[in-house]
Amino acid sequence: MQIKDVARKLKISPRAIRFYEDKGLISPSKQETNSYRTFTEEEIWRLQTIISLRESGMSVADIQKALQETDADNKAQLQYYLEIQRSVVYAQWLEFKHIIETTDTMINLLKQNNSVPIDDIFTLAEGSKRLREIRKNWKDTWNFDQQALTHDERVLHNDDEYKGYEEILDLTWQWVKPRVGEKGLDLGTGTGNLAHRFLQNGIHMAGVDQSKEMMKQCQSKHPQMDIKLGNFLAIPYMDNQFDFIVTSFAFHHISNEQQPLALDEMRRVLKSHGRICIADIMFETESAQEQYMNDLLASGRTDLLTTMQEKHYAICPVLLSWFEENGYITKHAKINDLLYIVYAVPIKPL
DNA sequence: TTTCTCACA
DNA sequence: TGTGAGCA
Repeated sequence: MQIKDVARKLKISPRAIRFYEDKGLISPSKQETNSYRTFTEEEIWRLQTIISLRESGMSVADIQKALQETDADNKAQLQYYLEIQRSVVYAQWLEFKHIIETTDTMINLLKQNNSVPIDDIFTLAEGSKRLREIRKNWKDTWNFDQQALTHDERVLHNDDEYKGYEEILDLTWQWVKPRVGEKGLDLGTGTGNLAHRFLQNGIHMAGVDQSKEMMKQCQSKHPQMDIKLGNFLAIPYMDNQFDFIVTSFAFHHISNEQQPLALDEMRRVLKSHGRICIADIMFETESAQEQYMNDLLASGRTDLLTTMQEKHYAICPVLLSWFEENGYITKHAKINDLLYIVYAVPIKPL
């Protein structure tokens, strides 16, 4: 296939295809006589993946790294590509859903007032801001160096950061206490240690993680689990799917401003009675967090300090008030210096 | 038609 | 991170 046909098929410019070649993402063979590029089916498939990754906000440099990784591991390649594609489509779906909702409200406002107030136009702008947030976050998500880093950290279970790890996972199980037949979701499931508590009691569990290595390990440990590649801000499931969501040591991967967006996303995939349980390191106030960091510095624990500084720990009261403002009743406990568990159940309409 | 390079945002 | 113009 020649470049123009490929470009038409993929709906991009021939110029862009040459650009990707220049950046080393593809290397189509060239005819000896005229040095025209010819593209095989495989190369078109690869290009399609590149385009999807670009749309998700991943930089060209990161795409190159990603493709190198998958090239080395051919068997998992197809599945991984498809996982990425699905994540992208889910994000786009959310995007459309949101645009439709805002348009609807604007139509209703027009019917009532015959004019659209400035405030509502502002709300629309906020909506597109949310989309940018999602994209921006995805860029971080696909940073492979960072993935490797979290991988190592999580394997070291008994570090200071993971003090009380087993205890809080058990507690999460006890608090949520699902009935047989209920469906749960573990966000940032990692190797599935939290999900395991539920699976061994016969509860159907789904999991989401942003790392394919984690997914691979988790799937081999728990073959019955439904694991998808995805992100807190674009959970790759349809609406109203789950009876409960649990998450441990993962909520801190998204920034404090994005955390309410993540909670909105959780509510979207939950059934109306769906409950949420978050186990993670948190602080009582921002100054308490600063104090803790300062103490670490003073006691020479710079290693722990640097890993903790990369995270976005929630302020527990802020989290609790979000739940209360959004119609939940909450229960929480402090396990040790750092570790909190927060459980939220929606108040049922009478 | 396609390739390549240069300039531009 | 791409896009167009002009050339061969």
